[in-house]
Amino acid sequence: MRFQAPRGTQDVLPTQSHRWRFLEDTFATLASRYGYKELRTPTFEDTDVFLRTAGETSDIVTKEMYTFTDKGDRSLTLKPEGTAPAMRSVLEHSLCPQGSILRMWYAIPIFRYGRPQKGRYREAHQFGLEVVGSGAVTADAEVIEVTSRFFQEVGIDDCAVHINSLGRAECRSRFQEAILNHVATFLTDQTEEVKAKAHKNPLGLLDSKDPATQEALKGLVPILQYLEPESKARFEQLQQLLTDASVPFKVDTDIVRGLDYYTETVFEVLSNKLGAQSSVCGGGRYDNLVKEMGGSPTPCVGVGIGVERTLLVLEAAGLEIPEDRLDVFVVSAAPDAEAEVLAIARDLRSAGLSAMSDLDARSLKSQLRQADKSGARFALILGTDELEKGVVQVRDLAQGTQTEIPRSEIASHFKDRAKD
RNA sequence: GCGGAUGUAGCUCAGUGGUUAGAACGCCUGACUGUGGCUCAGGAGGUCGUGGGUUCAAUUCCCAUCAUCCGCCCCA
Repeated sequence: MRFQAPRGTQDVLPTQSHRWRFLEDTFATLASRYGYKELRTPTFEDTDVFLRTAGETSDIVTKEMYTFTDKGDRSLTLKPEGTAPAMRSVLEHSLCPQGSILRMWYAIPIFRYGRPQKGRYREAHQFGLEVVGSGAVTADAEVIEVTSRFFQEVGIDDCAVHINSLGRAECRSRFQEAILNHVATFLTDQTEEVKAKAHKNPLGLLDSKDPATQEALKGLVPILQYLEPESKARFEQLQQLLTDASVPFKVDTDIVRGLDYYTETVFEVLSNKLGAQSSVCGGGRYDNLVKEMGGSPTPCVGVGIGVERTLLVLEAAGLEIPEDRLDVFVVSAAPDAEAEVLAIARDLRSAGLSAMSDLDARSLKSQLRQADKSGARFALILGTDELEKGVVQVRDLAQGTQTEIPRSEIASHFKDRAKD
């Protein structure tokens, strides 16, 4: 019986982990340049945290949660998304007193039980941003700007943010009614399941991939026409702000988002490189969530960025993420040089360089092969002659050139070389 | 959760109802008695996803199961 990673999960192998680090570092640095601080929350939460917030209609609550009962008979759930736990923490610790504004970022695993395929996993990872306490459009614009810059910095520069507005509750319910009226005749010949779903979440019809559904929706007046004057003004302002910030965007009235808590601004970044999964990130404004969780009404905006999906897009674009190279591989050319080799490697590390040496007392040739494969810039060779003379051979592995330097000058020699 | 495809060495893939299952790449060793990358030679590595069944005989046929991929659904 051979073990394998559970279905829908994956190992990040040593050859791949630098790609993850690159994304994590880029995101963390960027977020902190905008003044966001990191929030770390537990991997699991009381199940109620999600039942109350994601909306009873959403599939993630009804059938995709990893829920279990612990030995104390508590119902717990591996978090399927990051916003609700973040808000739970904000409320629990009063992180955002009335009138203040809180900016946070996080990098978390999320868990959803669904059938895995490319870009969809049972354990996935998400970078998130949340701005708590501001109802200003500038907050919406800021979150979108950071998101867009993240993709740019990571090397994906051809992505436009698709934005839409869902308005406030009143206009949304009028729009939902309009959708149902529009597709009423179409729905009559549909299965009970389709009908039920349509009534439960009419907005969901908009991003349906079913051609017949899309056909039935033809001629529907887009939601933007239903917006109240303030919502409309806000959406226009948002576009102006994004334009001012040189953030490429596209108004896309099919963006509806899957979670129930969104209001006003919603957005996604889409990619055609992900097969059936088109969205790399999704976010928007959720002004009612905190109140629904029992806090005082607090306007918020946030975004979740799919790490695996971002990686897939990078890969599809053929973007290579450079890996840290080893500086020096220290080679022993004589059995009695081994202790010295270890000492030299240690000195190099103390001087801030990366250094490795052979572990198995293999041949000189083998050690140089290892040096070559390690990607090291230099091999440092120490044999009988060198021991006697108190020197080492410094071999530039890319150029094949070799020079001799005194032992005492090793650290300073490489300090200078390492700079270029 | 539904439909379809796939599963043979570390990787990418050939192949066959029947004595020891192959290739390229990768890996190790050597040619090169103190020197990597190229070349050449040799070597290691596979219970042919797992479990059943059919058969004198199965990696090959059948069933189940697990996993991956594609579409639906859902979304990151």
